[in-house]
Amino acid sequence: MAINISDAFARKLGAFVALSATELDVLSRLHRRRRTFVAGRDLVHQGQSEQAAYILASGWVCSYKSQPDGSRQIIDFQIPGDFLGLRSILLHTSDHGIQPIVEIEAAEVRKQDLLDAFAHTPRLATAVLWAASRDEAMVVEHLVGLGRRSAMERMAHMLLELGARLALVGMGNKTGYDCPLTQYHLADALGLSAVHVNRVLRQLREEGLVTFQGGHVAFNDYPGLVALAEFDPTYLDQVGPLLD
Amino acid sequence: MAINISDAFARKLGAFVALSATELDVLSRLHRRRRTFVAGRDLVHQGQSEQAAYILASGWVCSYKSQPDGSRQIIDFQIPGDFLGLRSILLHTSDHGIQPIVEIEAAEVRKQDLLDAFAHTPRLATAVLWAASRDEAMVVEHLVGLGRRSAMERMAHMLLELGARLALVGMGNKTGYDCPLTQYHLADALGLSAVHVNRVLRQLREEGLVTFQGGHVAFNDYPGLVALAEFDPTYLDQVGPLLD
DNA sequence: CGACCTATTGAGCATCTTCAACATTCGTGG
DNA sequence: CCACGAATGTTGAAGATGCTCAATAGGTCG
Repeated sequence: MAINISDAFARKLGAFVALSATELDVLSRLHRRRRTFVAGRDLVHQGQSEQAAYILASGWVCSYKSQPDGSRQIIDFQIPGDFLGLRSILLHTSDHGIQPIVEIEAAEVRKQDLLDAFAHTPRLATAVLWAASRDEAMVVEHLVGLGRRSAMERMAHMLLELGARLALVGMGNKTGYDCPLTQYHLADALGLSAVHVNRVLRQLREEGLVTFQGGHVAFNDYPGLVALAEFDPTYLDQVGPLLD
Repeated sequence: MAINISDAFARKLGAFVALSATELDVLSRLHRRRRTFVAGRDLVHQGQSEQAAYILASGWVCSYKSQPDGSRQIIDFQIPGDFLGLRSILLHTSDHGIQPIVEIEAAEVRKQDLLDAFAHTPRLATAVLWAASRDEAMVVEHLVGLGRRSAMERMAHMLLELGARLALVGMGNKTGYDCPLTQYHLADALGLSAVHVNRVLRQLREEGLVTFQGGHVAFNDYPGLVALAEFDPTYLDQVGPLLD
């Protein structure tokens, strides 16, 4: 049961850092305070003071920042195994909102429990900080995409990155994955209009590269897509932290 | 002398966290390994393994990521008092390059020295981590700009943000600041062509908002510029970490 | 059924890019 | 001290990319 929930997180960390039985145990104990959240209602509100962080067990979530003019920019999507709100546990306010895209299950992690876990199993602390740095690298890569890639390239890159991340937790492979995002989500993430997202998706489909339909992404020509996006997964694959 | 070098860094941290004499002393000791770097030659290379980090004492620096097609995207600019390469000290590779824009002075910080300083003065560790989180918040804000703001708004926002950051270390105020950036730097940071940067700057000048000329930024209508950019410096001004 | 959310497509338009030419500044060597 | 070249800044014109507005269709859920 607990094993089931902690699966994705442990699997992700374990892909880069060998975790001992003790560490896995501490990890699973962090998952006890399990909760369910409905789609659309924010977990963390922009500007709010927040003590708790979460480990996402199932479902998808997005972090976003709302603009005064009403538009919003999605910073990143989070998938099972991802840590939510780590920064707002270290600091004490959140500069962005966190919203479930579908109904999700997440384990609430109290600030004190996390700090205790870190104190007792330093390797775990290093692993989590490594994961946080990887998240930051993804944000940077996203920024590069918005600044220097065309709409087609951005879309291809995003679909590939999500695929690579999902593959790490056993929820996808090079043929495709299930994806609950709407075209509006993609638009808000990629800095495009929803209309243009639709056209881009059509073109990618007509060129036989990817199909995004009915909640499923199907890679029809994986190498072709990688070439179009100039997708270099180095920033995801980085070796784990030095664990002397 | 050491006081002089550590000035900007201590001043920045001190603006948010009250530092004791002991902490200031530890801080100044971190600045001993002072070095000079010429403009244009990278301090840290993209993809390189790097042990050392730096505290920038004078001059400007940019972090950037090069694309396979030759274009580059500047992630952020660093100014005196900023920490360089903190992530590459925690992990062990850098996913981006760091390049001096002018000749700079920086204090090299060895991994071990930093960890020692953190161990002896935890408040200092918290303060530095707070600074790192603030940097991340700036990257996020930059991402939002690229995704959801027009060229004019982006430019206005960037010039205002730099002004606010410089003011924190006593190098600028609401009337303006000295700025060594070329229009190419701005283009690479804002995701625009250099040509368009030139037009945008002209328009901002003609509308009496800012003047960017001869290495100097002059705010001609600060409130007007803030309104245009919808500049909300909350993400820079955040209160310091909880230092219980 | 009706309301609402999501997806789709067309037409016209704004923003920003590219290409090209030219001006200006600045450092360097003659 | 001047001449030259390189880097930076400036401007015009043409074109591409992506946006807005608008209309329509399918799907889901109460």
